[in-house]
Amino acid sequence: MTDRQPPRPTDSELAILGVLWERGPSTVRDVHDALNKDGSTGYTTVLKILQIMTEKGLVVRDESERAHVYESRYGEQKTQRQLLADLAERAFGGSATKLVMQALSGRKASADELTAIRNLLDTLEGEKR
Amino acid sequence: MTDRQPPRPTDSELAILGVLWERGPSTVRDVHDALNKDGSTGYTTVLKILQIMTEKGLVVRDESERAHVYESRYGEQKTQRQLLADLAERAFGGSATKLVMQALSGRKASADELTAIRNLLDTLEGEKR
DNA sequence: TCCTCACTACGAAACTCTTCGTTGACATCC
DNA sequence: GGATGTCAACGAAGAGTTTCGTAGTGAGGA
Repeated sequence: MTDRQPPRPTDSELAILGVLWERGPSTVRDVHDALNKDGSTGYTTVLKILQIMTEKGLVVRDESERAHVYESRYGEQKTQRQLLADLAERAFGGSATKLVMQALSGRKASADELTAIRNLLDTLEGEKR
Repeated sequence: MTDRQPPRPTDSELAILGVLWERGPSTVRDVHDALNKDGSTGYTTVLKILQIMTEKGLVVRDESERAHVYESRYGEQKTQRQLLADLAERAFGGSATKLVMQALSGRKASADELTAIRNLLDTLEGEKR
């Protein structure tokens, strides 16, 4: 085994990953400040979660400076696909297509959005043939 | 407040819900037998989780018989949409469209599946105009 | 009647997640 | 040099999840 599957991030971890994806490599203070615009989380809470995420391998830490710099180890899209595959497995009997169709019908998308999805479909079909 | 939002089911709970959706109202033994085809979970474990789910309101219990009969309180599709909306909120910045597009591009769908999705898109656009 | 079996209920143990108070290290400023 | 402020690390508390052993209860058979 060379590289294990990354663990599924928890809610708090996902919130932090969102900040890291948006800002790029950040210190604990950066993340904390970004999160506190919305909710309220203590500084040490953010620090603790980042430490746990480091142990889990969800983020990598640069300790060369006094204020450690954290960076997401996996890209946003890769993580999102992982979460989708996971949800498809757990709640849709493993069928990603069912997931897509449910997501589509459960939501009122604007015409623009539908067009964007249709274009993506065209691209996918083009590749296939 | 008339009816609160149902809580997000955990992994074990989702596995049990899957059985209930497939079989319809079932006893603990039914669920346990169905689950033990794959993994291995103790009978009392399934019972306990069903009790917790009853407290949470995820399932309803018919106690008129000695072997209580459990039934999912929310339909499969409703639960799936809830989970999708939740994931969109937590990991896709609230954009269900982004979720759909990521799910589509992250997966090799068959031509049939793509066609089905395209038909669904047609239906949705038809409704809109 | 008594025994046995199936079933529910109770509660404990192990684990994870989330939160935060406290501590100690280090740098900067007066 | 000492006070102040920032930072990572540690540990603990509380909630939720998952698991299962044990106890109690009722039904049906010997």
